[in-house]
Amino acid sequence: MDLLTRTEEIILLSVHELRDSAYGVTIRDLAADLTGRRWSIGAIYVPLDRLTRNGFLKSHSGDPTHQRGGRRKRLYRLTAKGVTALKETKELQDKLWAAIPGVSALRPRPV
Amino acid sequence: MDLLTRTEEIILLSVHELRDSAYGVTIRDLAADLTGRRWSIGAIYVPLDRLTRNGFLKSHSGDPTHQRGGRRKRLYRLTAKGVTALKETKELQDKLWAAIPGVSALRPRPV
DNA sequence: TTATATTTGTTCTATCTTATAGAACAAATA
DNA sequence: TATTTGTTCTATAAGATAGAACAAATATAA
Repeated sequence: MDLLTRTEEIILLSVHELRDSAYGVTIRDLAADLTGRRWSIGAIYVPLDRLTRNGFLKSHSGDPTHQRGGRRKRLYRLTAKGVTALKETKELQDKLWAAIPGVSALRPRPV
Repeated sequence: MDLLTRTEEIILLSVHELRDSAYGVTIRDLAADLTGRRWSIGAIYVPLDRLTRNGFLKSHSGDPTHQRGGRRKRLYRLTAKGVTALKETKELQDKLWAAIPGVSALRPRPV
């Protein structure tokens, strides 16, 4: 079982969600949108690299777009291993929280 | 918003679940049970320390137990801040996964 | 009744892995 | 050659992991 970090989970989910337009910039924007935080360039590309090296993602170079300027994109896609890791992560989370009462009922117990 | 790491989430949930018997050893055992992995001593106490320093947990020394041997326990409890962080973490996760079809439907899309 | 053994639990520290930030660089079209 | 879009690279901070060392409790032996 490969347990993902939270960053890795967010990035893999973003890649999944973005389908054929998953590359550095769009992944960064979606992650920012989902989490309500700013993500630096490095906070996206470093994990993307590692996830690719470790077989959770694969990447290929996109075609030129005939838009004004701009370097070619590196597009990402989940591998079967990436999908499995996401599933297992979700299952663990569900298990973790299954025993806990509704989130809204969570309160610190007085000493 | 304080976004917890996965380790922190698991530890805080374990502390919550264990109520008045949350200390290093029981937390370690519950984390192992929940995740199906072995947790080293340091993998528990180092985050416990940090979570306490950062105000997510508070701790106090337990009474001697009149069982055979054994050092006094350091018991942990969630603070209001810890509860809030757990709630926000859960909400983020729910949001992250809300857009995704059932986990079982997740498959890598062919290239 | 004092010393030593045994048990349970925590503290400490070293090292490895991840996260984070942004400068530098590259490649595309205007 | 300038401008735009995007990626690579690198340095540093933060978190994860492992387990040796240490501490404090009761049991047992002399």
